Amino acid sequence: MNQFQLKEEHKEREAEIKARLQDYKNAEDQFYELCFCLLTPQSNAFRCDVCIQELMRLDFKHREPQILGEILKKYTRFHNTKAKHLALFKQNHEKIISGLLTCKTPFEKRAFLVKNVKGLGLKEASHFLRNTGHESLAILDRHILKHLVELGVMKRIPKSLTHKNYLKIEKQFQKFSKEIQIPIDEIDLTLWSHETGKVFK
DNA sequence: CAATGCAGGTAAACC
DNA sequence: TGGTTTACCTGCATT
Repeated sequence: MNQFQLKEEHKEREAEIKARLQDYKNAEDQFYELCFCLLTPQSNAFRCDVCIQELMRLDFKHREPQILGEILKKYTRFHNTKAKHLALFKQNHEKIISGLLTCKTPFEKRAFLVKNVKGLGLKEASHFLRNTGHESLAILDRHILKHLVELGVMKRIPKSLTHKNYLKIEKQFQKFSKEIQIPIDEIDLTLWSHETGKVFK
């Protein structure tokens, strides 16, 4: 994937991508969206979405978890630790969601989430914010990092993605985004549709 | 059929 | 103090 291809594919999918991002702005339920982001690490996003649908049917938001681990096991890796993360978030979610409202910038919101939601790191916190209508935060996962190297945004993928590294790469990504005049969230969805053939989450 | 690779990472332990 | 390694965990596609 080079810059030319990126522009072409973005152009091809632009309408669909913008529509999807608009959906995010009309933000469905933030509670379940954050649950989704707690599930996705090292797991298939489509399966996680199905898992969330099941949790919604069970009204997880208002009921005790009980067999939560068993449910997660059907769809994702690390179901035990993720069940703990979900249960903990469920306990505090009102405080978390209202706390978000007191943050002014997406950057502050992300820092707040990383600090207050166990199981949510920089990548998934950015993912959640993108999925609830915020622009300009980079969702740096293995695939995107690979593409950023191909696109010449950076030389190599760092050995370990530390907090410091993450923010540094994010700045380079934002600079690149400005140069080619495509918003980061649209680049992200373009690269993912390139990977999966679909415009999703 | 068995072996291998690989999933949209994060917290905590480890030097 | 801060970068690096390890535990968490398993289904599914590919070879």
